[in-house]
Amino acid sequence: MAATGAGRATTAGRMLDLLRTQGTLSRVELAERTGLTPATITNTVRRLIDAGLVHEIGRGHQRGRGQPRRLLELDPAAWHAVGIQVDRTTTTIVVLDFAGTRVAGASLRGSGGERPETTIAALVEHVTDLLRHSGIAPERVLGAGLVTHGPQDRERGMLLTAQPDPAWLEFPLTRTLAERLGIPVLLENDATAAAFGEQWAGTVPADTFGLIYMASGIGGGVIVDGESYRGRTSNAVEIGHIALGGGRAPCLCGNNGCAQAEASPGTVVAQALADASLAARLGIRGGPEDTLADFERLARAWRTGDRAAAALLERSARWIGQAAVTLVNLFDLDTVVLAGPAFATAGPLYRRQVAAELEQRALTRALSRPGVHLAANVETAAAIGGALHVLRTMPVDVPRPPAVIGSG
Amino acid sequence: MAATGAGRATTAGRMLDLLRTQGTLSRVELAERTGLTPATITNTVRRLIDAGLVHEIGRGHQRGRGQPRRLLELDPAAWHAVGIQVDRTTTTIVVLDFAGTRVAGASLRGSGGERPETTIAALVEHVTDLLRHSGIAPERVLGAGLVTHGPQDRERGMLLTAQPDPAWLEFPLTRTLAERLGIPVLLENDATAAAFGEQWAGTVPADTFGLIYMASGIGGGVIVDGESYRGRTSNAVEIGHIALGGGRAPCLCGNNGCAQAEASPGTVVAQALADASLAARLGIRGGPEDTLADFERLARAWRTGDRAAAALLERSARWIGQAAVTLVNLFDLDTVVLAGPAFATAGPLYRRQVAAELEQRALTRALSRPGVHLAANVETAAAIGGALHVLRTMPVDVPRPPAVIGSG
DNA sequence: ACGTTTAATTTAACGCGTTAATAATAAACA
DNA sequence: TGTTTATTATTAACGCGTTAAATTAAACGT
Repeated sequence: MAATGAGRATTAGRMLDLLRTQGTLSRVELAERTGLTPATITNTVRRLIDAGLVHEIGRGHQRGRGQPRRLLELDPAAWHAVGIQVDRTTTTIVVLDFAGTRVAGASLRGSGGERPETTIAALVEHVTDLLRHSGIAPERVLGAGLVTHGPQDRERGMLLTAQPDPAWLEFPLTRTLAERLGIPVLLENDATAAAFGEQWAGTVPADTFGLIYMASGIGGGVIVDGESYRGRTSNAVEIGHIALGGGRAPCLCGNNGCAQAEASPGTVVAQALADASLAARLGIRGGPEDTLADFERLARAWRTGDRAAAALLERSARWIGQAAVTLVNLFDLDTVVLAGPAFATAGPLYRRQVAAELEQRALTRALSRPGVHLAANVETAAAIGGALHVLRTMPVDVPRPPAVIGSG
Repeated sequence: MAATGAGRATTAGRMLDLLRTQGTLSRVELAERTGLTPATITNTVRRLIDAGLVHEIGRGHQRGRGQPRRLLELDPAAWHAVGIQVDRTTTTIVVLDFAGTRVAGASLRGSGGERPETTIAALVEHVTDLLRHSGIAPERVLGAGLVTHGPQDRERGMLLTAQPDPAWLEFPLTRTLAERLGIPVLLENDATAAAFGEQWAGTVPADTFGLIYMASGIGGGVIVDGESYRGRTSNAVEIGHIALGGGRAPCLCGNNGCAQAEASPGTVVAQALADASLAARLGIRGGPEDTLADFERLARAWRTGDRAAAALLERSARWIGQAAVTLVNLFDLDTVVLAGPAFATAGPLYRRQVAAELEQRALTRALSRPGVHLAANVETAAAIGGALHVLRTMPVDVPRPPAVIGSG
């Protein structure tokens, strides 16, 4: 069971995190879970109550004699946060209140081959609409977490990749979006965000685990003791671009045989198109924005017993399984989570294959049986993780936080 | 350049680390490098001087006007630490004084196929002798760092592997050794220890880097911001057991195609033995304790232009290069260090091959040119790292520390 | 009904870091 | 030689955590 919770290093922040995941807690429970002393809890809770972030909500049911525990709860309306996940094929927006409850959401077309200005304009419109319709005052919005795939400069809020279009490379994404929305914007990696989103959803019974995120690309994230492994430049765990046993397919990164090139939904769909009868039978479209929809068609065909579809998906799943083995062995993990829209229907097939590979090949398989979990919320986990990142890392005890652009 | 230095989390510990790496520093310099305030430095230095760990050694050369900086220095005789690296083919022992200077060392046969009791008896004898001959009082020895290959339970001080003999599995190594030596013993992984040892030697110009350690086994270590990545159970970066492109050789871990099975010195020597003329020409022995000596023969043959030897080593180096690519891409690194006795002579060949692979295939190769360094002290880096671990993590401001067995 | 027991919370004193102000020292200069 | 000035080191006041002791509120036992 997760001991502390992630995010902010400060005492007040850790207490807010705990209240967010646990709903209500008494002061003693906060003391037990943070490892801090009751005295510190008293003082910190007083500050949080004075700041309007927390309130007492009643007394816990009496356990024997003694003064009853007074339960504390976050004030959900204290702040809100927006999570925006942009992928080539889909964009997902969520709005969370301060307690982490999803109060609004939307799903729209992905960035496709657009230029960043176009995508940002659409995002601003949808986010503003969403906030207006939910009746959330703009000055009560703490910030937005922008979640994308691939290498990023989180400090400067830019992508370090020329996909989907060269114009995205080093475009000042978070700065532009922050100016247009009037709130601070943080940048985050899709797999890392999904990892935190899933942990938040309660799917993961551990606070040390790896996550494989599959949308149009394949990403990876590692959480150790509730903190994400970030490496040198926050672009770690690029599991989509490791070469494994005998692949030959050329990858956009310039190498051959990457997991991305061999096993991603785009590749699987391309293989399906090569099989004319299969493509016709399932109505595969093959357009660049149809990848996930086409992949869904294959997954549904697998579920209804289509042999050809099953063969393609299983080949991809074996690759993902091998990537999982490398992930687990190098990062010393025993739990892997599969998340992202690609697993919406095909999830169980991938879960089974990844579990089989891990049980056969993970180094510590004798010491602890590797666990593989399918994300509870494959489609919105990343966007939720982006919003959570904002709730967890931005300063909340000031009336209106300064418009920080970079990350924390 | 490394900003802080690794190890202890406490203020006093960080200051000792800095004095150890820098030799002498004034209070202002300590303040600049730790990021702490001059006031804290004054108070902490006073405590360290009172404890006899640090003393003023003179004044820095005057820079303009103002009060001159008073230089501080560790008292080398305040404590000593022992580093013991045990491998199948070699055992290396070093003694460091409190300033980290090597004051004694020895090299003896490895553990071979012995039972742990036998190895420990030999270690106790050699360590005791070494200390006696160096005139170091036992009560001035802070502890010993025991460095081994493969999975460990650092808390309990046990190996989690049945190599070299099943009796080693869960044998209470550090407890037994601590009792016999009369000093606390910490357990550490060979690659991690070598990483810290090399950083200490000054080879590595970064404080975020990966290290590949090759003795009879292949190990890996990752240092991020001066701290080692440890994962869930301190057994991370098992780079010897990741499967890469198309290997088939069975490995002791139960899988096929591990880097360990395809590229380790043992494998290279076995391949050399299969070539009767090569084996005869170089005098390859082939015994289990001769592996490194045989590997050295191959390396020297390569250096004098032997084609067959070169082919074998280059095949191994390509594997190591691929492992390095995976390491760099997953952990988001741009610097790799090669360490361990296997690189004593063959180092340059491996360095060239690893650099070539990284320049061709590392994901961030466009953003920062990957650097590959050959360890300055391939043979003793791990033992030195083990001793450093003791100096850095054991309490030093008590007259005689309690006999802590576990790790820190 | 009322003192005793138990558990939760609060208060008091202190440790170790901070920032701001002060003291000490030697070069620069009249 | 005495004063000014720049730099280093120290002291003073305070913030946020700690531990130890005190206070509060319910349940138990007679």
